[in-house]
Amino acid sequence: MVSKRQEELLKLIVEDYIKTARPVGSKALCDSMKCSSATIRSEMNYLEEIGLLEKTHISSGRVPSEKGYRYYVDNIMTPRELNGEDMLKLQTIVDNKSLVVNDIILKSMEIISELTHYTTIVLGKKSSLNLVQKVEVIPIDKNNIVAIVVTDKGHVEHKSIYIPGDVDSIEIKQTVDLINKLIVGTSIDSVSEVLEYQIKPIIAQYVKQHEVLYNAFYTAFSDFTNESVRVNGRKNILMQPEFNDTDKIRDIISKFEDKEIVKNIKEEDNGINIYIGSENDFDDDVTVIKTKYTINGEEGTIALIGPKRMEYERVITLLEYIKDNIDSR
Amino acid sequence: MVSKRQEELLKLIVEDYIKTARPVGSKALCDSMKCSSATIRSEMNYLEEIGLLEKTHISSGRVPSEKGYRYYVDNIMTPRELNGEDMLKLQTIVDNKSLVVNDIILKSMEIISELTHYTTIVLGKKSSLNLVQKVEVIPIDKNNIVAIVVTDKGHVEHKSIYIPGDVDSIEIKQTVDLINKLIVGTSIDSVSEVLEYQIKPIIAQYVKQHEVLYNAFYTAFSDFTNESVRVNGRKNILMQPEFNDTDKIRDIISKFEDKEIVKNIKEEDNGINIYIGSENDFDDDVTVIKTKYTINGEEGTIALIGPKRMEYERVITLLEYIKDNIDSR
DNA sequence: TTTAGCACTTGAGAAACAATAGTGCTAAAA
DNA sequence: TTTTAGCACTATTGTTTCTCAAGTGCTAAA
Repeated sequence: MVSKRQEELLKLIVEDYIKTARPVGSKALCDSMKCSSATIRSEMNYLEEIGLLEKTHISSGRVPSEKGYRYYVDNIMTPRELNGEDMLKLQTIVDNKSLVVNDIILKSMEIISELTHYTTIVLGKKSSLNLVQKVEVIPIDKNNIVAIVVTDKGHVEHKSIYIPGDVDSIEIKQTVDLINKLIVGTSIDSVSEVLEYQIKPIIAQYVKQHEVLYNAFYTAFSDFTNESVRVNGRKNILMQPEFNDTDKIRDIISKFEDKEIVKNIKEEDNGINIYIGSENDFDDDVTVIKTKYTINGEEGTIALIGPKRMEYERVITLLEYIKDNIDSR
Repeated sequence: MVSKRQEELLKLIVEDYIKTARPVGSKALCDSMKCSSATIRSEMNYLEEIGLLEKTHISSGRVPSEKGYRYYVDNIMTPRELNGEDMLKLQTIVDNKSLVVNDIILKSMEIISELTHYTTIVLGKKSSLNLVQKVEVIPIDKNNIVAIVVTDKGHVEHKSIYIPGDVDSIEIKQTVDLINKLIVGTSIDSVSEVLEYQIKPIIAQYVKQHEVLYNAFYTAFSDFTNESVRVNGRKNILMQPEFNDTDKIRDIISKFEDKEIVKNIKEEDNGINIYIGSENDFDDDVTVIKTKYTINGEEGTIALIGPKRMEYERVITLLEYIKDNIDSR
């Protein structure tokens, strides 16, 4: 069991460590705890025994353990009001009615990265909820056309397609008409199947250059389902004292490049979730906070990556503010 | 004046240093130079006097100076044939006829970054050569429309536009018709002027919510002229031994984030240009190699950033290969 | 239960030292 | 005149040793 006083002590240690990044000694807390350093030491000892605190070496001050942060996040911290300055900066984005939600998310996370000095990620994915509403083809010149696909949710994707010189423009028109007839209303996830099993056999019969045309459209559509990744403020996390080591920095920058890893941060749960240290797949020295959003049939994840020694209360408040705003649109 | 033998010596030193990243001593070159270390030392001395070599400290081996690299690049190195493996990897991209040039550039530079372990940048800019060919509006629901703009060169830009609830859909239609009538054929750079000075006054007369509509379209079109930046392999440059220092790493990663700096690498000259150390605005410890491309009215810059100690011959050959391919399209 | 006092531990930084890799110079050899 | 061998000299790098400061754990008294 953890007493009230021990909780208070843990709170002070976590918050001091968040500020200073230095192990916290018993003397420094005498004032706040209104008791002697010896008393604090014995309480610290207990908190260490039950795994909430750690020492960096035998005679160092204490540092919160992963479990300690977890306890702090789950039981001690209380999300506050949005602080005035943070509020101000975000409001101008969030309240800008002429911005599309998608841009609001991108911009907001950019701002949050600046405000907090942590790294933020926006991971967007065109969801299968989107149904193809219209395919349009605009000829550019003899060998190039632009194909535009619009979904019922307002997503647009376009793709320039190179058509070798010996394809008849009438055949292109025919193919597009066919695509439009068969593909409208299909979920974007199944477009490639429809293309392969319904459209390919038909054009194979009456279009001479069917191979070429099929390939061109196939690559165009497969691009459509691509995920988008945006990382803001890579440098911020490097500035943290825990990354005062070239190898660690190299490691984390590599992780940001590795598309797989970044995509792995996709959140499935709907709340704001906190993954401390080994709880995330990213790096044992960081905390990742993520939440999922769904808007206009596009679903995605916004995430914030900072040191475990993170300003949890502030960050949570910021993310909640954004999330509420997105959801209420 | 630099004698034949001194040039040979400089070549050996540069190439050895490129490989090993360690100052080159006189003994190590006896074999290749077929003379004693003392002779080499006196030649090194001369090369140092005229500023082509440097010492890191009084009793260290020699390192090429900035001027030394410049001399090497201008007078000594000879671009080679593309090496087999490099060739193979690039060809599959470059020869893929169904890829658009733009994607070929992006992909190629990604590959080059992997092959060389340097960082590459692709900077694209929609050029004023593009004329608006068609504006299309697709209604999504009561409050959202998607506007699509296609240029004669095949560029497509789309933008979701939020329309407040109290705007009449007929008024939207009227506005779009007007835009289409007045804006087609305009260069994309002047679209915003046409919008402001020709279209705004007209809709102000007969469209009730003209302010709202105007603003929506204005922001949509202004996005159209945005530049795009793509950076590949940030981590690569960090792995170089010259970046064995946290502050240096932090500095260069910050530079990659700073949009201004990255945009500053835009190249105006048409050739393949080499900026060694202080010759570039990026960082004194790196060399930036850039070249401009223009394709379908879009102009841009491809750049490669590596240590000054760079495999110049190989890199130049690679970039020339890409450039030739783009230009001959 | 709390506190004062003290012995003890560790990391970080400074100083001292040796080993190494290289130079510059001089005088002899080619 | 050019090249080379030999030698004294000098930073750098890594290692060891030492001291200092910060903080702990334990014990005995309040």
